This record gives sequence, structure tokens and C-alpha cells, in this order.
Amino acid sequence: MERKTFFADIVLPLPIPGLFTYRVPFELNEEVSVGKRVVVQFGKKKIYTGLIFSLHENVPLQHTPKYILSVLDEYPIVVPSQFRFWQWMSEYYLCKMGEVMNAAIPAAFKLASESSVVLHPEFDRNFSVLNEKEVLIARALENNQQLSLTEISSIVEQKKIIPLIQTLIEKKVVLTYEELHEKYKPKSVVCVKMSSDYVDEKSWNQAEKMIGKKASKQVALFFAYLQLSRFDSKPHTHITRKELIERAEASTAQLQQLVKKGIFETYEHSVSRLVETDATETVDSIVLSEEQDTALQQIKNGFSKDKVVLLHGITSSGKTELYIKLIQQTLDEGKQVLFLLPEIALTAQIINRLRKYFGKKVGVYHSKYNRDEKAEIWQRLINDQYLGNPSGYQIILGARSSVFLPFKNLGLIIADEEHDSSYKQVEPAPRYHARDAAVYLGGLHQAKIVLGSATPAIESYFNALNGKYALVNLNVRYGNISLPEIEIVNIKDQLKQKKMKSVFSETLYLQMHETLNQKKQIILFQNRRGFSTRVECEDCQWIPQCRSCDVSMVYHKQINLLKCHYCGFSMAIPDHCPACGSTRILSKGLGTEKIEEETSVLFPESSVTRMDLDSTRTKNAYFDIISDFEDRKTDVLIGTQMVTKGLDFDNVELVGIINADAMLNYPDFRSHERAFQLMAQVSGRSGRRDKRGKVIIQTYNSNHPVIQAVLENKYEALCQQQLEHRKQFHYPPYSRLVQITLKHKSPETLTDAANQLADRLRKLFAKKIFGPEYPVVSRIKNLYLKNILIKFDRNAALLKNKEALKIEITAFLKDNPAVILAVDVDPV
DNA sequence: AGCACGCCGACT
DNA sequence: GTCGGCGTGCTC
Repeated sequence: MERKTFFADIVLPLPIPGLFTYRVPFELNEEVSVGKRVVVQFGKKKIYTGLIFSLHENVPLQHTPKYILSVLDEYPIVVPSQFRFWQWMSEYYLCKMGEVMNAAIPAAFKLASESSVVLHPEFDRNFSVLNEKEVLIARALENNQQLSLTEISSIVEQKKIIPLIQTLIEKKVVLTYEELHEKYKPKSVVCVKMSSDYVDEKSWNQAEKMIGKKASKQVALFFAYLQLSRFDSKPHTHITRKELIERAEASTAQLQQLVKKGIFETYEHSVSRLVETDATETVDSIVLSEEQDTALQQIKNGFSKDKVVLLHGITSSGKTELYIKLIQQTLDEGKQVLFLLPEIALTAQIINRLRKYFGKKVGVYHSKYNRDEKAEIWQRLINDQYLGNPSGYQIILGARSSVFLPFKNLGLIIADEEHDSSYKQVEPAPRYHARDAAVYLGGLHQAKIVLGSATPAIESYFNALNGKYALVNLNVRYGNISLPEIEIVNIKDQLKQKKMKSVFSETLYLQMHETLNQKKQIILFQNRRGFSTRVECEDCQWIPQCRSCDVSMVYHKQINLLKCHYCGFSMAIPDHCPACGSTRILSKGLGTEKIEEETSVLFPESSVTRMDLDSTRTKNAYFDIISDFEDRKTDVLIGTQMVTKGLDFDNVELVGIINADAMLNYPDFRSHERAFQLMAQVSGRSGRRDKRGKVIIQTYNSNHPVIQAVLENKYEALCQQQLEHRKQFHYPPYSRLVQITLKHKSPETLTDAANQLADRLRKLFAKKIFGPEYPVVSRIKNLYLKNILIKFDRNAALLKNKEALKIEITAFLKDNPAVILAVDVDPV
């Protein structure tokens, strides 16, 4: 037989450009195929898990390639459509394939490697030829089978140990080897079964005799086993040790006795980490309102024209029912569904709602799931591709990273809350927008795409206006719940009339009182965490700054510290001003903590909870806060934008926006759009079936056009106004932005480098280049930052421009390797 | 990203 | 004189 020599182009999970060519050893010729993981050595020390991107017979001329060490998979774990998606992403978002791979593959699929050292089998224990440090290592290895390089480094108390190890290898004292751990292991539980001798009923008497009458717990275990395995209404195929012991109220030791007597045997059984529930209702039982039905027809109409559908449905208009109908239809065609949501909106509420109709067909994929759970979902979808369809995840409900899953026959993608900026990954690369990536992914699979929102992103709405997307409006609240009544309160007037009760206007205060009296719930929204935004010296206006970032420290009362929201550094409040010695140091501005405190003081009877980044650090905190509020254990929920996202509570009657102005004054072209979205979304939380809700907005600028748009619920008007502004200043959707951020610890080096890059880019793109400029926060973690913004024309040849940009950046980095550079395409 | 190599300053 | 600091360049 002819022995062909193959080469494989491998993607490595590293932020370096390009693929790397390895040689396939003959003995692996049968095993290699595109999409399988391989183990390769890269550089002198490191071993990585790579992915076969392509196989060919072209002999590399530049280097002699290294060999692939082993193939890890029986079946590819990445399928060709995914590679095409990755390639698009790396081109569009100007990042490396390895970075895409890192974002895409669950961490559990990557192997960890660390070099270890063991005693050489031929070592003669002649310590006299060794120096002090060498003796230390050899002695340590006599006690431990193996030591990692880091462990050795700590034993000899020095960092540079490679030469040391090398002489030890030469003296035949030690050997090194690469230890690889497979990180993902199927979860297994210990199960119990009857030994083969006792499976037959006739032998049970014999077993009872063996146990003896005195060992009553052992008898109990025996009968509990029979019950679980045969006589229960739903007999178990596998009986876990845990449930058997629980049923018999016995101990592990007592069970061990039975194993010893040869009656029971234990074995390992691998189980799924994922929760499974059955559907309890059918989709047919959902009756759509007339408006919903019309919208559904319009959506299908849009699909028939091969258009992405933008579903603009106000809060509580019943978008989810439409989604469920569309999902069912897709399943009927034998295709898969991807349902995207922003991470924070992926609550039990929506998960349960889908599971109610689709049961086990729903797979959930987001960051709260741990490494192994993610790997399991991926593995199951892969199994579907190669082993028919035994697992049956047909609907994936997930956050942005679920666009990377190995779909087969994807028929529908829904991106709900499509305006939400957390669809955009900021750090690290790939800085992708999951909504936009989903649109590309949909095209790849010829899947239908629905983008849904009560407040669509301006970019999406623009696409709908110019006919690129099909627009479907759903502007009646489901079950005829009326829209909340919105009232604007001017804080300036209230202050003049001395009507402010701490942070609350009289109007809000009275309304809160009434709402609480009626046993209804309140949501208060303030987009600032912490207690006060800053502390300030009354006499000299000194404000404490972070030592490593260019921002003011924020006072957190609960921990009684000043905290930096950029690097996390915290410090005590000085008792006197370091600038002038004054002791009059006061807090200014207000955050969620302060509002929480004031509410408790003014409404001592009520129970108050705060929900922000600080109060939801622990794993279940977010879930607990939500479920307590749902169960009406809390009366007032105070929070940052977290409270605006995708939650439905049916007892909330009042929503208070404590200070609308902070949102409006961000120096960002999207600040008005975002302020509107936040206010409209949080307002939508108010009012349910029985009563019209109320929203009170406190502001210093009651005539601000955004506030007026919220008041009159005029999304279209706001959009027009924003589009006008964007056109004038050449912002998206009239241009496409690429932002380049440069970082360096020295501001001088940074400025030089930034100017140099900007000059280079101006030669290419002339007037499309803006900056370099310091961003609002010009230093983070002791690195200075500067931004260069590129505004490409909307219709320009984008890929060609990006290619030119990439070449320029690469050249720049060659000359300025110390500068850290990040490229952000379509920054949000 | 990691890591080796190379060149400088501060110690045994 | 060596150790360890960091700038520089390469990895199939």
C-alpha cells in the first residue's frame, strides 16, 4: 500500500496570527481528520491542544515541521460550518483564529500541560557528585514520585531552573516528561446492584440468612434495594449508593458489609450533569391574540422574502408566545433552533417557560454553567452529527457564546433583547457582537432570523427602515394591560419648594407610600452602584483618586471603603484631607447603596433589597434576589440596569427612576439611545393584569427630548432624532467604526506611538481617522490609554479596508512591540 | 501567550 | 564574578 505523507494546518489556542503546519506520522494517517483535536509541541517546552483546520500533502519549504503527537478525538469536535464561521469572525473582527478558538471551545476541551520531572531509573544515588541545589532536588524526588517545574523552582528558591534541570539530565539523575491532563471527564456516580448470585428471587431467602437477623440495617438496605429496583411505581435501572442509603436510612459502612458478604456489588455509572425535565404543555394550547396572530403572519411573510425580521414588540406584548410558535414550526421541519438572550436575562423564568413546552429538547448554555456542563452540551450536539439524533437537543437557549456551538441543520435563530449591549464582547478578543454574528451564522445555515426588542438598536431599526430587514410591530400589550402612566418630576422645582425628602421627590415619596400600603411592589432604578459617587473635601474640593487608574474612588458604605470601579482597589476614607488637612470630608452624588439606606429609613416597615454588581457577586445571589422579589418577600427592589432586563413580575405597580440625568450626560454618541432604552425597559416592569402601573422619573431636565420620548412612549420619534444626529456627525449606521486602543505604562511612549500609528493610518484612510485621544478614563491599572477611531463609509469595501488596516497594524507593532494594542470593530 | 536569548545593574 | 531584571524576536 502506498504510504502518503500528510501535513496538517493546525489552529492553536494562542493570540498569534496564522496556522501552523505539522506533519502527520504515518501511524496516525487513518486517525487524522479536519476538526479533530491533536496534541502538538509548540516551541521548546509547551504542549498544546490544537485543532486540525485542513489536511494536505504540500511539503512546507520554510521549516521542517514537527510531528503531531497524538489525535484526541474519535469524531471531529468542530464541523466545517463552524470553521467557516470562525474564519469570518477573525476577518470581520480583525482577530486571530486562535482567539476565536479560545472563545468558541469550552475550556474543558483544552488540555493543560506542565512539564514534570522524575528520578532517572539509572540514578545510582551517588550524591557526592552533586552540588547543594542538585541534592535538594534529588532528595525531594526520593520523597515525591514527580515534581512540576514550579514545585522545583520553589524548592531551590530560584526562578531560572532550566539549566539546573539540564545538568541533572546529563548526570542521569532525572528525566522529564510532559504530563497531560484531560480536563473533561464524564461525571459518574457510584451505583449498587445485586451480585449475579442473588439476582434470582429464589436465592433471596439465602441472602437473608447471610445477612442475619441482628443486622437490621443491612436487612433494611436489602429490602430498600428490592423496592427501588423492582416494586416502586417507577423502578430504577441504576440505583445510586446515595439514594439506597437514604431510603434504608443506613450508613455507608452498613452497605459496605453487604458488599463484603457478596450480596451487593458497586459500580461506576456515568450520568449527565444537566437537568432534564419533560414538557407539560403543547404549543397548540397557546392561543394567540389577534395582534399576535397578525404579527406571526408578518414574520412568516418576512421569512418568505429571505429577510431578517426585526420584531419591535413593546414590553408585555407577548413576543415569547410568537417565539414559541416559530420554534415549534422549525422543529416540525426537523431543524434546530438557537435562542439568544443577554446573559443576565437568562433567568429561570425564561428557561422554565421554554421547558414547559419543549421539555428535554431545550439545552441551556451560558456562563453560570460550569466548564464540564458546557463541554457536555457541546459533546451531545456533536454526537447528534455523527450518531444520528439520540440526545435530541433541538433548541439551544443561550448567551452570546452559544453562537459557537456545533449546530447541524440550524433552522431558526432568535436574538431577543437584540438592542442589549452585553451581546458585544469587550475583552478579550474576539470582540464580537453575538447579534451580528448570529445574522452571519444564520446565512451560513440558511436559517430564519428574528431580532426582537421593545426598544430596537438604532442600527437594527435603520436596517428595517431601509428595507434590509422586515419590520414587524407588536404594539398592544398582551391581555390588554394598559401602558404605565409616566410622570416626570423636576428635581430643581422640588428643591426650590423644599419638597425633597432626601433622594425622593414628594411625588415619588407619596406614591411609594401608597403602593406599599396596597401591598404592591416597587422597583427603584439608579444607574450607579456604591453609596456615593465620590467623597470630596468641603474646603479644598480634593477628591480621592485611584492610585493606578484615572478615576475618582467610589464610597461603599457597606464595607466602609473607597473603591475603584476599574481595578477593584480599595482604601479607607482618610479622616483628614491630605491636601489641606481639613476634616470636613463629605460624600457627594448617590448610588444604589445610598438609596437603599434612605428607603429603609423612610419606610422602616418595608423590606428592601439591592441588586447590583456588588450584591450579586456570589453564585446564587442574583437568583435569590429575583425569587425573593417574585415571592413578594421583598417590597422594594433597588438596582442598577440589572433590574431592567428581561424580568416579569406581576405585582410591581411603581417604578421610580431616581436620577435620569446621569445617563444622558455620558460623552458617547449612543448615550441618548441607551438612556431611552433603559428608561423604557424599566418602565415596562410596571403594571400588570389588574391595574395600570405608574412610573416616576426624577430629573433636572424635564424638557430633554429623550425624557419626552420616554414620557410619550415615542420610540420612532427618538429614532428619527438620533438618526439625524448620527448622519450629521457620521456615526453608525451611517458609518462603520473601528476603534484602536493603545496602552503603555509611559504616557510619553504612548503618545509617540499613538501619533505614529495615526499618521500611518491617515496615509491610508485620510479623513476617516480621528484621534489619538485620551479616553474618559485615561489610565487603568497603571497603563495609559489612547484611542484612535476610524469611521469607514457605510458602503465602503469593508473587508478590503480591514485587510489594509491589519497589514498596517502588524507593521506598526513590529516597530513598537512594547505597546499593547486592541482593535474593536463596531465598538458599543 | 510563553519562552529563550541577550544585555544591563546589584548583590554573594 | 553571577542572578535576575526586562526588551526582543520566534514559535510550524
